[in-house]
Amino acid sequence: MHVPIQVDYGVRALIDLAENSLEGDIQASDIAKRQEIPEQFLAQVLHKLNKFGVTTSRRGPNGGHRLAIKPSNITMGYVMRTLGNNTHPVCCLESQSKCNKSAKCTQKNVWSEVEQAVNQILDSTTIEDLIKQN
Amino acid sequence: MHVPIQVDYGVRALIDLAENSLEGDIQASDIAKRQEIPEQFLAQVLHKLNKFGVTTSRRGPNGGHRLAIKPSNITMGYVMRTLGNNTHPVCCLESQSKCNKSAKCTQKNVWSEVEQAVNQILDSTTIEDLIKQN
DNA sequence: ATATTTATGACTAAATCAATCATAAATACT
DNA sequence: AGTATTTATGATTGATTTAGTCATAAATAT
Repeated sequence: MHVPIQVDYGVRALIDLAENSLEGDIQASDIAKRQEIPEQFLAQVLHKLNKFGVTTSRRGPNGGHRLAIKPSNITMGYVMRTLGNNTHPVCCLESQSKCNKSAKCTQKNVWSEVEQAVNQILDSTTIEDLIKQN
Repeated sequence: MHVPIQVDYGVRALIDLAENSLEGDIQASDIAKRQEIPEQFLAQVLHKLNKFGVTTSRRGPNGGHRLAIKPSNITMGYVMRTLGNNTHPVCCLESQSKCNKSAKCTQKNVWSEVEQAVNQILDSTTIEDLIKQN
């Protein structure tokens, strides 16, 4: 159990974007400063969010990033799947073939339950929820 | 999200012990063979389980391991906390001081929810449940 | 005594995670 | 056109964690 720092950075960046969205495109460097995230690393994170349709970006002077979806439609689950590396608690949940002992895997069900419970929570929590609860 | 292999090994070893408990103490080498687990590594796992009161052991010829608790009282949660390294999804749930930005941590609640949901499942699933569901 | 088995810390190897570097591509402005 | 600015993107590095081995000590049965 460990949430990759990319997910943390990504969520913070999205909240930052949501809170500053009035001012048009926001530059990665500004987010990095405000959120104390290494700038280049954040660039990667934002790029991923971009590729997965959560944000849009514009290059060049006064370019930057903005949300492509409203905060109430961005779920933690989606961010997790976009930025996390391994969403599955055990590898046999990725594909049957990766199971050590597929013949008699007594644990698969529990871990599957766990995964579903986690997804249920993350998929029903949005960036807006995070902002509002503050 | 990733379940350490030690937990997998530990659970398999406990099930193995439960299923062979009639025959008195069971040697690590036998479990290792049956479950295809590196023997020395399993020794460490069993030792941890021993220290945490899940199993007992006897050294010397015909020594070995056996359960100290009946399978219906060994929860996955306990095994996880005994053998897993980091039970917390994010470090700020370990201690307040480890939070990057404790002033305004918008994520803490979700991750706390996630942790509780996981624990709820793991604490209500026993080794016996795993055996029976087979 | 000796052989067998667990106990336990030190060490090594591999994998993953976090971060940096370097350079390309797009765009705004003069 | 040319330059500065900003994102795009793959390669590389460094640190940390995870998995596993090695070596040796301690206990116990025969």
